[in-house]
Amino acid sequence: MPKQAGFKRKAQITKVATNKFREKGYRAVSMRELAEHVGIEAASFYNHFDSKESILKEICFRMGNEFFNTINIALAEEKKTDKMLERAIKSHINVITDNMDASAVFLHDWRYLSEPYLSEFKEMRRKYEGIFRKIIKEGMDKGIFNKQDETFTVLMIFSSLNWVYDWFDVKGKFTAEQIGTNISKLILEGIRK
Amino acid sequence: MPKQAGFKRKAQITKVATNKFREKGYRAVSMRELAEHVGIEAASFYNHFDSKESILKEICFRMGNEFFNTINIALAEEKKTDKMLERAIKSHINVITDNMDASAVFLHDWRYLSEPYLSEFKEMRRKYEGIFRKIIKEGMDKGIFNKQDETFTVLMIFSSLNWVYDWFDVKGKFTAEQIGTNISKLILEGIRK
DNA sequence: TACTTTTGCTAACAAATGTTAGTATAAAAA
DNA sequence: TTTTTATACTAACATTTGTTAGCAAAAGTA
Repeated sequence: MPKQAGFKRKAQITKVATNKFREKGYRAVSMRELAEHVGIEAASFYNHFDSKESILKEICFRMGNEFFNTINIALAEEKKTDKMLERAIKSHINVITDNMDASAVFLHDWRYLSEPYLSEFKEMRRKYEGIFRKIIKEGMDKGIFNKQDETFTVLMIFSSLNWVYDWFDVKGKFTAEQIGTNISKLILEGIRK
Repeated sequence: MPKQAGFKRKAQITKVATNKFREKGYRAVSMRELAEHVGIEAASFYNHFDSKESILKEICFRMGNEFFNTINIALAEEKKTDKMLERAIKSHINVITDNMDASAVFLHDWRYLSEPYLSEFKEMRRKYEGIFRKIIKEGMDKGIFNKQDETFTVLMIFSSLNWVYDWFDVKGKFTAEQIGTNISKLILEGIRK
């Protein structure tokens, strides 16, 4: 079958791959399995992507950009430190809940990238974490957050955010907005009354 | 080479496998690669294990038991709800920091178990989470914890605990004990002053 | 000592892997 | 219309995969 007008094979491949990678893990998904779900032969992928890894690459870096873009918008024009943290947290959670499959791939399968993309990816992530670190540090310096090792606090925050993809249920009782609000509150106030 | 007295091949295999699985992920580690690190041929594994999966099985279920045993000891004779939560958290973190590689495998690679072990594993994990859920619920009922969906709170707590293996550095500036204390405090009190 | 068990080896297997070569045809551009 | 480009196909490739068969020798047991 030849080109079909009005539908983008490449986007479809990325979507299917994202879904399958999330479901089984990058290494456990074969090109032939992917092909079957897309509705083409495995060899036909190579008209759209250089390699299996380049599909992964696209998913990981697209998500990276998504996290950056969203948080930049969220933080613009907000000056109060605690509000900034809240916005950053909500932004992060929104990106995850809006891209559940891709988030899982982003968080798990990046390690199968080869150099130099692996280093590039890590650097990107480091920068993103830096946004949070800066807010936390500012809050501690101003005395509105408890003084603690800031790296520790940032890691702890990411830890609690980065499993959202694992248990957030789109049809469940919470909206992404509520999840964001609740997690922000838990992080800021703790669970003790 | 024949049997060598005084050293346990099976234990060595488990150890090497745990380390490699953690490093690269279960699916990305081949029997031949494992063999090279153990110092035997790939075929020789089958004198000690039925299959590659049975190595994974052993790691996952041994860790499961470890979590249960440790938390049971930690909770014995403690009656105050908030102290119980603190102890549960510290217990969980101690198991992770004492078994960094195995924890990563336990948390990531369990999904490559096949039935019926997959279901058995999930059930085990569900029971373990139930211990935390019960404490949280008790605390909410007594009014010492903020009222919230308890499943949500439990997931959030696990989320922040289960990434410890990813960033805890044995030689770093914090001991496992300090990590436990800090995380407990963050969960209970939040970061805001 | 003689016998059994354990643990290792080499060789090979069938299946699955990512990928390339060569070709055909529909869509797009000229 | 003719030409070019994009996208699909079939067939095959070289590796790598987990695993088995058959055999040898050390360790354990009698």
